[in-house]
Amino acid sequence: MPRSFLVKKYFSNKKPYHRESQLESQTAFVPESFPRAELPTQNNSSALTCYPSNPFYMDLLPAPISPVDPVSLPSSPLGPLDLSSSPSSSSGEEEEDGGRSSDPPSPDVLQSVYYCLHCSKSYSSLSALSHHQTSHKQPSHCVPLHQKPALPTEVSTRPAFHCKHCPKEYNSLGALKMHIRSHTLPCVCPTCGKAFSRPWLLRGHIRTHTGERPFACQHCNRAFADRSNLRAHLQTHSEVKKYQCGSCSRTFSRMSLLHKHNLSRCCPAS
DNA sequence: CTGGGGACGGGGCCC
DNA sequence: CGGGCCCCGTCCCCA
Repeated sequence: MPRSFLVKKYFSNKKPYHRESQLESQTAFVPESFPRAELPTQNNSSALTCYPSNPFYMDLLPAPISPVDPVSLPSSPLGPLDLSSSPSSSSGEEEEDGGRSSDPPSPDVLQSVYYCLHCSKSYSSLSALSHHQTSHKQPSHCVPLHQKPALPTEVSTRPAFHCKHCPKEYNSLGALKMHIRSHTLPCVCPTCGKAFSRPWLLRGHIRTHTGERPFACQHCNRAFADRSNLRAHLQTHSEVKKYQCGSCSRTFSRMSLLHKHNLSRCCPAS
């Protein structure tokens, strides 16, 4: 049984889904060009075997950080103190760059005073500063005084890691690595040769071959191979469904149905 | 045309 | 840091 099924909140302010770019990456890398002659065969008992094509991982070097251009930064009169306005600010990831963006210390500043970019407090030791930082619940934003930026707005919010295969940018190496898997598609189905970015995607795909349906509906006899599909199915049991038309208050089990509804007769503007 | 199922992808979080 | 998992979402197809 699923452990934490449908327990989270439903909010739909996520970023729009860019299907086109996905299709682009898919068609660029997949199955048609897969060397089927070299596919693992039945004697390979592991259906989940992945075949990493690691040369792409050589591309994971972080992009060089150019000097911060304050003009390109989001204008924030409050500077780094404005924590509430941008909870997902990527400035916390700046420690990823390992100080790449820091200037060499000025020779006339020999003392090590550590400065918090959030609240401007200064500390004589890094440990004291670290302790202080816990109050901000943010990774290290604080720099020694000799690296103190001239303007508080110079906290970089730029992603530092660029994908070599597409224009996407990420502010952590892990996120970039995860993304690059969608280009390299290292997990290959031994049955049909279709390639996937992650092992659990392959696992789900393999269920389409085996017919396994581990996600059962508790309201009816249906079962599903995919948890998302069960979630959508459960909406059909609900009287008030998740997606509601703004005009006629009709509810739908799926966003796509609501879109269709909007595109048809009802409330074309909503 | 509408509702629903199937298949799949991405980001985020946790371990 | 990487793997596994979860949730959210889309597109396609069919009844």
